[in-house]
Amino acid sequence: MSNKSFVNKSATVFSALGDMTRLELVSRLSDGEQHSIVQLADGLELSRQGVTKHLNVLKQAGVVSCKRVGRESRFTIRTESIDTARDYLTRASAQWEEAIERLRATVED
Amino acid sequence: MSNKSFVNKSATVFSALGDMTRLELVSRLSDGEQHSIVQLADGLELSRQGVTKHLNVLKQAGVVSCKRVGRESRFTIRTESIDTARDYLTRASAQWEEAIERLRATVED
DNA sequence: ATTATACGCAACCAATAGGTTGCGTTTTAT
DNA sequence: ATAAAACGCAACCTATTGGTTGCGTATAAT
Repeated sequence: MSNKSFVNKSATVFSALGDMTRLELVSRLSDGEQHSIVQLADGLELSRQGVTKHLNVLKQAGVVSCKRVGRESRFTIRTESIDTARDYLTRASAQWEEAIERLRATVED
Repeated sequence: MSNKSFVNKSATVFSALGDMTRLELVSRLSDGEQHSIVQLADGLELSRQGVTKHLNVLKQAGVVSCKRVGRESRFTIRTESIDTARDYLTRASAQWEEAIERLRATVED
């Protein structure tokens, strides 16, 4: 994966996670099971359509996937995207650590 | 830290990182050194004020800090916030792994 | 002393995001 | 056969975002 598309994808995932409601949805989906929209909407102070919109944002970012079963739309979390985002942060952190180390070495010269 | 404020803070950081321009800025700041606004703006197809706005978003989210030196505003990356966000993803991932394991166990019963 | 640099503040604008409501369709339950 | 549940689509609205420009001020360079 090119660095540009890596950054791009990461930004999309971060953006998708950058909302309390969507983080709550991700949390509810973190049990690894499939959930319908009404299930996910239950307890949220938000209309079903509001929840649907958020789920579509997550889907667009690749954070969740969705399949229709009967009259239900069942959503599942997709870990790959989450891992991609975490990798980004890990890389950034590592880069920073290296830099600190280099700076320290310079000072001690 | 309560779970609610943890989620809240995470969402804020994710939101701050959810923009290509800001990710680029974070990347430039990942050398661990201080950078002025003009330095950071160099090469970006964006006005200085545009960059300033983005930096303020990052600052608000705790991703960077800023101190005035002479006529310059020098920005530095703050790893704590990045680590908080990464922790969130790690937790989510772990929770998911556990769930999968549980589901597998159930199936094999 | 004058000029150039680096910045902050504020007004402004278009586009997007987050949310709603209304309505139609398919699937399930009675 | 009817009714209810679960959804998608689309219109609509307001607040926020990402971006601009203009202008003023403090610091640094000449």
